Amino acid sequence: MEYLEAKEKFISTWGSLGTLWGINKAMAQIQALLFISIKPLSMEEIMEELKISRGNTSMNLRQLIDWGIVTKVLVSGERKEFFTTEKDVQELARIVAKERSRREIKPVIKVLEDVSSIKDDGTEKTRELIKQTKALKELTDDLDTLMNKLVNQKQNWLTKSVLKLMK
Amino acid sequence: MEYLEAKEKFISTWGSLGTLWGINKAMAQIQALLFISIKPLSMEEIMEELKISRGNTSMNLRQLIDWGIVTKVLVSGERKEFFTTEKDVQELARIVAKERSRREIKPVIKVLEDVSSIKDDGTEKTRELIKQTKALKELTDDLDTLMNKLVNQKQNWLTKSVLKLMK
DNA sequence: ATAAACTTTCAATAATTATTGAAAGTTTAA
DNA sequence: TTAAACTTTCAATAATTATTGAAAGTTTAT
Repeated sequence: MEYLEAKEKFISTWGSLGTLWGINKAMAQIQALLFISIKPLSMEEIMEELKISRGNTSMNLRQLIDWGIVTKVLVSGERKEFFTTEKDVQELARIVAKERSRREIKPVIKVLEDVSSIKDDGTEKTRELIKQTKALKELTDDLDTLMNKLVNQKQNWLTKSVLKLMK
Repeated sequence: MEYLEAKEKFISTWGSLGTLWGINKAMAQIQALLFISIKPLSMEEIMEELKISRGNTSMNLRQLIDWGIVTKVLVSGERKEFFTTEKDVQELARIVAKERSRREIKPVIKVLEDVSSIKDDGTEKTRELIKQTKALKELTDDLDTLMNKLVNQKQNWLTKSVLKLMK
């Protein structure tokens, strides 16, 4: 496999995997492109490489910046804006975990809390609803806590401590 | 909040959260409905409760069965089929983790492996592609391993061992 | 102050994904 | 073996989500 093929394969795979980490295809592809680029890219260059429109590029870059995954950089002598992504995979994982927790998981935990704390009227169906949503709440909460703790350990958290502990 | 409101809130929240654990809305809602039901439900009952068509119900039930989340049960004296879901949240998490790993994560790891093992032609861009995709491969692999190990511990894995270790 | 260089916005459109419903298929009871 | 009871399939349609492109907005250099 040559460079160009490998690059395209990587960008498209990462793009279609976007859903898995909760962002859309174009967003994931832009991030992927920046992730393997050796220098910051302009909007023009991104549009060209990925064959997407200016509007699309602009909107998705903004979202990536919102997430804290991409940053604008000033290239001296250039008027237009250039963009880079966080290059460290662990830092990237940390950002993604934090954002998903905040945007998606926390709100769900809130709903599960509300639902599981309705008044127990003694009927079997009410009891089942309370019991099951409470169990789900606890699981979601635990997984969220775990994920955030994991991902907040600096330096080799994964390989160093956790995997060994679980042998 | 009354039972009915709580039930509806739970089903719709869990439904829209489907994406987070990688399944579609109808699938997630059917699972949610079964999850809080005190007895197995027929297709008829599911259609009625969720206001979805027969075809939709049938297809999504099948997928849930494929995932191993829902099972058919025979109710004596009844001709039609009834369905229940796994009621234990930890077992549920185990199934979901295993399936997502198999369906989505493993294939991506494979691509990352392929891409990161292209020939190093000495150019900077090739080196960057190799370096970055290798890092991503290792991270994804570690997270996948961790997730599967976590989720395969029987009995209180989360609260008991892991959270304490990470204090 | 002007205009060129650049970015953002957003209504229109396209692409994708989910849903329906009715016909075809299957199973069971008599 | 027939027909009623039930389930599955799948082409058509609807709903949702992503993308475009051009007009409006902003910034910078002169």
